[in-house]
Amino acid sequence: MEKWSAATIRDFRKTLLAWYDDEGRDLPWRHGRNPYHTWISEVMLQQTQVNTVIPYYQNFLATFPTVTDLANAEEPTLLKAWQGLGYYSRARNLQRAARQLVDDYHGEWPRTAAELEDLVGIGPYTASAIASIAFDQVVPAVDGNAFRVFARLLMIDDDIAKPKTRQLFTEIIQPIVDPQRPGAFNQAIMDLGSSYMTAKNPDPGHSPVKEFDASYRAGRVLDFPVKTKAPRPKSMPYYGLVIHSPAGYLMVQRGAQEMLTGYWSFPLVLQADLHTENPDATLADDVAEITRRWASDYQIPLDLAVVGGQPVSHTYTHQRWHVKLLTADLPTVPSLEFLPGKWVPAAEIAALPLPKVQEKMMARFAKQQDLPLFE
DNA sequence: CATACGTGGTA
DNA sequence: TTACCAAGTAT
Repeated sequence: MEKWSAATIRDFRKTLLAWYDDEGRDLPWRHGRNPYHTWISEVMLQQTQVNTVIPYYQNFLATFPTVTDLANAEEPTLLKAWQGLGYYSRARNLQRAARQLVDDYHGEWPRTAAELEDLVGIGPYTASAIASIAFDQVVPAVDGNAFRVFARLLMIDDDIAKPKTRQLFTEIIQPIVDPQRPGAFNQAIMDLGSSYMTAKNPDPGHSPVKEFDASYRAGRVLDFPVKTKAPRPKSMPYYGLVIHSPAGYLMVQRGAQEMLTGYWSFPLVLQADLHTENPDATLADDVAEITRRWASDYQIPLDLAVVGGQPVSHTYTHQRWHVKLLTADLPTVPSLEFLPGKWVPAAEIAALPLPKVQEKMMARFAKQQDLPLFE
């Protein structure tokens, strides 16, 4: 691993910031220095690419212009504004933190990374990003870009998948951050990481800091950073129930203890929950069991038919869902006294906050039934 | 510390 | 299709 002298550090800052001033990206959240704007952009950018974020950022600020607007927002409005961005707890945590700011901080922003971390949804990276960009605190914002850039520049071979490694990088980068322009320094590293120093197709030979790049000199750019691979997603067979009555389609809201919390979908039944004692159950067995349960648990009689085609598949970071659609068309409207759902006319479904898998189920159902889409 | 948590893009 | 990547955090 490389060590830089004080002179090298000064030289690096100068080279990096000159490039950033000349070639840094003009992004919507880089206009002005509003901590609310920085905060929203940083949370949206967690595990999400810039091009995806831009339209969401514009719409979000138009919908919730201030911390107070966000604190007072209706949850469905909030979830709808976040629909499609993923990692939906970010949206709910954003509102919780907005309420912390209003209630506990009386709208006065904490200005240091250590204090910002007390806000829910703000971890070490986001706290440092806000503190440096909005309040000029001299701290490194250690995200995936910083890991990748400095792992290569200094040939650091610690595994960045290990939580402990963050501390090492923070200590290494801290003395390199430009004390005059910490926010610009951190954003310059991000721009470097998403241009000349990408994970898969880097162009280190044209990087503005190639003279400082030990991995490039060694011809080993792609050996850094070191990162252990994630396990493959677990396969999860589901049944998706498309239940229609004269009042519309039956929709249920995802609960606080499950993923996609607060979003709406057709009722989903995990195949593994049906026959814990019979791993050899057939499709007919599963349909019979679902019918039995809906009659006894919800007092709703179903005459289920199998919807043709391959199961709807949807992959998450840790799960791969395969959803077989079943449908029932009821002649009258059953009471939902025993089931936490609601009947929604086809044309009104799209107004609900919906996860991607629900959009896929609707598209598949419409196609198989030769229906117009749910709009 | 390891795992849960979404979606879209690329090879 | 599979695998992996993209400005991480909470538990």
